[in-house]
Amino acid sequence: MARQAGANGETTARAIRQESLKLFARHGYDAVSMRQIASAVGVQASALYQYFPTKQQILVTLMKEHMEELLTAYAKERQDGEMPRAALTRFARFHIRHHIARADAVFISYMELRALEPEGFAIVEALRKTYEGELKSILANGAEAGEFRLEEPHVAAMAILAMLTGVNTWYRTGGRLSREKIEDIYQEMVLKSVL
Amino acid sequence: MARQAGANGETTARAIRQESLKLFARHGYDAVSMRQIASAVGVQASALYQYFPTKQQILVTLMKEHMEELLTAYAKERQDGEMPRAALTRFARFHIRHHIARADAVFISYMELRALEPEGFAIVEALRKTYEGELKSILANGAEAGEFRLEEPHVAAMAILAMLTGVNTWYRTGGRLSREKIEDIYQEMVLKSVL
DNA sequence: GTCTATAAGGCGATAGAC
DNA sequence: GTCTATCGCCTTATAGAC
Repeated sequence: MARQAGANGETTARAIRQESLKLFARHGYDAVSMRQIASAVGVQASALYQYFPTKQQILVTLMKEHMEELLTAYAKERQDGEMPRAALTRFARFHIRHHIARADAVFISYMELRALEPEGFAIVEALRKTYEGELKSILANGAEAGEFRLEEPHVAAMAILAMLTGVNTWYRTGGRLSREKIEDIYQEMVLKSVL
Repeated sequence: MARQAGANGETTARAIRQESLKLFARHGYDAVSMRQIASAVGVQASALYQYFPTKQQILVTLMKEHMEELLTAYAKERQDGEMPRAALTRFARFHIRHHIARADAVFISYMELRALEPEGFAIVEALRKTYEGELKSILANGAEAGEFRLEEPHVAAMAILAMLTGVNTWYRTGGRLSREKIEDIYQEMVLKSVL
């Protein structure tokens, strides 16, 4: 997939993001070399350094943008003032829908946390905690209102997030079950688990 | 941690397993070199090849032994003829208890599947499917007996396993909640999710 | 914006001494 | 059972030409 003669920087920059995402997801950050990324993009390895100062910075950028997109998308989805059950149902369906559409980015964001150097880790971790906080506040509100039966909102939130995100370990596009059916099943299990 | 003068092969073999487990869990298989493992054990890199023919074989051995230990432990735990709710409760408590006591091995077994070459992958995958099958059959029996309300035993099994295994992402020994309390919370959420 | 060439060093694995 | 020394290759990153 060699670059076109008239290729410009913007095209190359986007290609680097795209191919790195695919390669990191498939082989892992440490197993992928700058030469492999360059080859997938269609340039020499040295050309990558026009766009990212280090390999680490490619990873940080991918993870940071993934988390920011998640937070932006949920901010649009959320309906303030909704009752706890409706809010939890909406969260579960949103999480499944958003995550199965971004399998590579989700995979990287969970698996490559340990490959982040301290600076990048702090940034990504803060964004992740913000998202977890959205679910925790739904659960705490529901418990306080007597709608949910749970003693530990933090544990319940971690359990629910793990259950929902786990869909990506087995879901494949074009499988037997539709995306909506899968949302139905998970949303129902999540809601029942806290009633 | 240099080897003692009187060290024998058995001691070294065990040390290689132990130190590889810690290093792979902390940094990832690809990020760890044979020299690092050797240094942690207290020998030169070339000495490792007396015990494992390749770095890949160290990984395969660790993952295979982890899965076999899991299946053996569950076979001892299981009570044949138990009612579905009791069996599911027992499974959930067992899974939590077994997994939080083996954080490094569990982490490696989920994160480094992609680092396995086809031969090792097939072995480990078969063991993993056997364990998944134990939970699936509890759920299918419960659904058939009218004790559980679920349409898709496979999806429910994957959702429950993801929820339970997720405990390892936040649990730390000596935290605020006891292991028993955590088992209580997860067991209850799991059971409610399929009622 | 991309190339070729290269620096400086780490990698897995092996040979042969003790 | 472990060592030193080494092979051949790959790595991230940079210098300088076009």
